[in-house]
Amino acid sequence: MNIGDVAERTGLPAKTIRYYEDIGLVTPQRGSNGYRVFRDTDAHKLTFLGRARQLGFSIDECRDLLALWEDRNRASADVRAIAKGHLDDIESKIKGLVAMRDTLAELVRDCAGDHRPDCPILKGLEGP
Amino acid sequence: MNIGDVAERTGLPAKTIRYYEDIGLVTPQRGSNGYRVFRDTDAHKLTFLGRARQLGFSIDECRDLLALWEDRNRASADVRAIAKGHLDDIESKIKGLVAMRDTLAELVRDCAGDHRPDCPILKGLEGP
DNA sequence: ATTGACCTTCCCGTGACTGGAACCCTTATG
DNA sequence: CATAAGGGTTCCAGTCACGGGAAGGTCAAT
Repeated sequence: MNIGDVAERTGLPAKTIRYYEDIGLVTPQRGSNGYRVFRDTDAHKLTFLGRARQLGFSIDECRDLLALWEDRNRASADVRAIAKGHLDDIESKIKGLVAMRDTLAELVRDCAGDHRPDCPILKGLEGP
Repeated sequence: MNIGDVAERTGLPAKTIRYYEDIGLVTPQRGSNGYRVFRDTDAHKLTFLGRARQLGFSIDECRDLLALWEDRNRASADVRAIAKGHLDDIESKIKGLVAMRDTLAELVRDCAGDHRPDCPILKGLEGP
């Protein structure tokens, strides 16, 4: 498989796949013409990476998950620890965003949004 | 006021304040020794910027908000449009994160997290 | 032989800072 | 008066995970 084929199969842009090779996440072989040659295992790895990235795992977390995925003697506790850590990150991000949204929604709600200059949003940004 | 004073008053790191000057958000004067000299209006601007950034507005949005803030003839509709656009962004970010969290929480819930290699999280990342 | 679709490497840019190096200014102290 | 601490200054590089685009090599079909 060339990079275009694997890009289509995995849904990842070719650029991303090259980047993943750069940082050592996949190691495709090379054909005599210099083209990357991907085997099925490479495609599977990339699918795995794509899904992990979709779930918001960082590249470093993906690297660790990938290592565990390929380790038949792994302990599921190690996988779970990474996922749980990331889950906590997401939760706190959500909390931050919800707080932002609530504050902002209140300001937007109170703003007339007409031709007049008087604006509670700007007032809210001035100070507490 | 020197940069340290205004940093303390606004809660922004000095580095950030210098950066804001670099990109033209504030234009403090300079003393004979080359030090930045901040007036009260500068400090107020920076407080405004800090709060806008806390609410997740981008630097470009902050620039626009600042211009409106300083324009006595502004229409509150313009402010509201920016805020509403940003609010929508936040909402969709929250939605994305909540979807991530739900998927991930399910995987974490189903994972035993013990010494055995069997792991629903890795299985979930393999494919649908 | 030439097109057009692939592929390659390389370098720069993103957003909003942060860290660090190397150096200057001010004030307090021995 | 020398010095040390604690400000300040500029500039450069790095972050994260790619994306855009240039310059050029390769392949299949016409």
